[in-house]
Amino acid sequence: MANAKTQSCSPAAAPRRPGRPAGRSIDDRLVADREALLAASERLIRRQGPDISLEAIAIEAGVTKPILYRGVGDRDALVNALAERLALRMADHVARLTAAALGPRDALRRLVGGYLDHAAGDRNLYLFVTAGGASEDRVQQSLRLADGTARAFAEGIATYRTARGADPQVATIWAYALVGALHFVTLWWLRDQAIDIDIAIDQITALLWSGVGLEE
Amino acid sequence: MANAKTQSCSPAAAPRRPGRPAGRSIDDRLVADREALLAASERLIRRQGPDISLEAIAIEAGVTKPILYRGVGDRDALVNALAERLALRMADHVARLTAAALGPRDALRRLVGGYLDHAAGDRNLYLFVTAGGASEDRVQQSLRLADGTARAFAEGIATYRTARGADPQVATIWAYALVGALHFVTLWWLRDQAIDIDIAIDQITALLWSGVGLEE
DNA sequence: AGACAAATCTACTCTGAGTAATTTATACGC
DNA sequence: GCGTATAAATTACTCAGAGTAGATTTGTCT
Repeated sequence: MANAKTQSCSPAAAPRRPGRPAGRSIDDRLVADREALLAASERLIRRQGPDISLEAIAIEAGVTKPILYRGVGDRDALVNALAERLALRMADHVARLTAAALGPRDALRRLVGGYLDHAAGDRNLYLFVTAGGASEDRVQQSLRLADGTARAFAEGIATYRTARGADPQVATIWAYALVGALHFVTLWWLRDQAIDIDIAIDQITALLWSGVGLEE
Repeated sequence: MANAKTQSCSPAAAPRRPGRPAGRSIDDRLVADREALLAASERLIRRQGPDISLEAIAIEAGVTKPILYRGVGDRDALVNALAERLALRMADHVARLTAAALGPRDALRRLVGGYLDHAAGDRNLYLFVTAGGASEDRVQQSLRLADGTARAFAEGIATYRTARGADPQVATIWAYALVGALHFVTLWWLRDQAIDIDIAIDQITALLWSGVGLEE
């Protein structure tokens, strides 16, 4: 640390002096920078957990706080951006799984399992994105990830129901209910791990497929 | 304000001078104080919304911050306490509704409607308790209200299934799934209000009762 | 009466979000 | 080529809120 100050022009992690850097103008690099910033955020969150300051993220990305703010916006915007990315990955993951399903019930089971697996496997990022930050809009804050995944689920539901002559109007609200159920079961399982995950998947699949009703 | 300083012994909102107050020792009043503090918290949250500082709550309660901390603990403890109270009220509300149900499906419908009604009617407190604060434990933070309501729901599910010879082991996990579905639908409805609430209740009841499956 | 303990308020520290002020390099007009 | 305006970075700041230590007053016991 005493040394780092002296060799002020070392190539790697030398703390830049203030002032305009040598090189091209910014416009060419903004989008690439943003990508790098988001990637660094994910890296640090995975390593250190969901309680993370923007300053720490900036350091991880090798930039300073104002650069981070220019690239991704405030904390809320960061959570939104990461939520969108995670939603895409989860939807993709689930879509790949369900594509090989043997039928609609098996597709649902794969969906449930895929969601739980992915969330548990990327636990820190999942928690950052679902329970993250203190937005002004508490509702939006809670639905950040849900909006992305619910959209994907709603499509599947609408297709399924349309193909069988059922009313597809319920698709959106059902999708939110589905995501909510999966989310809370995920959290509950992450915390308690009270039962084997495959059993949990079976039980949730049974609920979502057939409902709680036992008659009629 | 200039006046308030002079008449230091006014009965109402006179800013106390420091020092031990005249009166009994603290032990006799701790529980009553705690009740008053929690009530003041709910009052202020209902009036001002879920983004609230502990200092503001202390002022609303007519005490200072250290007293608030002594009475209810830190911010996390406050959210937990309010979550527990709200869960009790909601469970009570729902229980009263379902007691008059015509059958299990009607009971479910009343449960769904009661949950949505209560949450929407106490919107600010509901948001404070479900999306509140930055706990160290993000999982626990998200499940605070859920733990209370899910316990109540699980009992109902277990009873219902046992009475019909079905396995009651699924009660707990199903209860969390149920609460999650209701929670996300509540948030979605609070934000978008895209459809009439009675239609939403019907659609969610249909999903939870019969599931998404259309065959077999 | 005097010393100690209890209960309270004031005033502080600390952390993190977000922004303003400062510093350095490029670009363009003459 | 030189001087000024502008762009792009860093440093250093403000601000708010959580949580706590220290100052201050009153009750209690010898």
